[in-house]
Amino acid sequence: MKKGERRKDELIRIAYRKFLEKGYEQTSVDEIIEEAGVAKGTFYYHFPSKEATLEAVIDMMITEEVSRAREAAASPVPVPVKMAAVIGSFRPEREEQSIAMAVQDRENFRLHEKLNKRLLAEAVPLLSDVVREGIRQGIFACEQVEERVKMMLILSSGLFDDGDFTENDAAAFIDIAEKTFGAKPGTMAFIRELIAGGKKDDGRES
Amino acid sequence: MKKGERRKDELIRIAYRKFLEKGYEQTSVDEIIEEAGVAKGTFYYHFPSKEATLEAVIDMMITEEVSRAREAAASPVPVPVKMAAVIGSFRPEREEQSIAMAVQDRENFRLHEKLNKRLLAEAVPLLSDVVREGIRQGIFACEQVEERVKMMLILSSGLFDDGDFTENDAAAFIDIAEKTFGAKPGTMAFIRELIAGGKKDDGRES
DNA sequence: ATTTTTAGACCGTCAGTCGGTTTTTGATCA
DNA sequence: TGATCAAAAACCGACTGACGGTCTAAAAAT
Repeated sequence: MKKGERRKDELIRIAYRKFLEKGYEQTSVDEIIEEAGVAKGTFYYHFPSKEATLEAVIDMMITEEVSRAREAAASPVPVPVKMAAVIGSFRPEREEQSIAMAVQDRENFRLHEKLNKRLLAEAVPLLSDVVREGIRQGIFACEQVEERVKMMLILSSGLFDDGDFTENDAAAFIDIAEKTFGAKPGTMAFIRELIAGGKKDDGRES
Repeated sequence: MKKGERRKDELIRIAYRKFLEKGYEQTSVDEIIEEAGVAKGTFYYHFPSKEATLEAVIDMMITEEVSRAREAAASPVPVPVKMAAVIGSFRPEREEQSIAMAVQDRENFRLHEKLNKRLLAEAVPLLSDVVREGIRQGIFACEQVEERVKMMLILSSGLFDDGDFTENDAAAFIDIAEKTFGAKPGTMAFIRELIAGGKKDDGRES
């Protein structure tokens, strides 16, 4: 890896952490370069704008997640398990995400929105293939597969991304997901574990 | 109405138009006060921050829509018609919305997100009552009414807000909505007209 | 020698502040 | 009733500090 690329990567990594910790708007270019021990010019040598840094950060996150998801999609396991694995791949690493991002999430419009859009674009085709596999096996039965996958992803992000949801939310969502794909009741109970995994800690004990 | 209130209202109206035309971030306080013919200090006499102006703009939009929706919810028409009317109430006026807002919508994260959140909070209880009425009449059959209403609203905004969707999207959404509320197929075909009404004009003729 | 990379002073813009001025209000008294 | 006046409300605009982004020139790498 060339020296320049290392620098750029370092800047992206620092920006990534700051954006999650304090939010995109609240992180100044000056903070990033100070932590990198680099001058303004260096930053703007590598990136045309601050916004471009956000794109690069999102690219980095997505790339990682997509490759994990692809592996999951290729593994020879039952379809519902595979769905869970693919969806589960599309989450930032735990230690960085849940603590840091959750705090500032409400104001992190840009990151959240852009990330979601990219995630959707990448995840829909992958998951659609899994659903079609399920249809061939008689587990699912529906038309408009891609559209339905997209809808369930939109729904899950809108419902669960902020980690604030009830048991009723989960129950209704699972029911809707099963009916959406024409699955038998209980087929998609695995969703409960997935969303529970991203649930926000409310700070209380036990 | 007192003098101060008139000023404040004027500022809100100007901000409203600018925010829709150019987006929240791209509208500077200086532009607003210049158009209002008012000094910086006057602006900050009425609002603690620029963000507060956005809240006020959203309040103004919401208040209007909620009162229209309440009327619709109280009218003695068949349940599906009533649902369409209530949902239809939650849309900014045509002439201002579709042309202006659509252009800059992509970058209007804040306005869009905050508006949606408020809309959701106001619309869910109203629509839930209509759905319960439908359940009593045997048109719908489901539990977790509020949760399901919330989900359908999240879904519709995620899918249709940008005015970019296909016939397949509409078909799948209608199917999902019917199954979500346990309605007979065809019951919710009225949705097609609702979303078509908000469809973005692509500029081509005929 | 030439290209790549770095430095950091500098620029325009923007949200927000501050001390002071004008206008409105409403209570008091001739 | 109408004049007076002090307090409160509304308004003004120069100023500040922070920010994203630019630029020129030097240092480092090739």
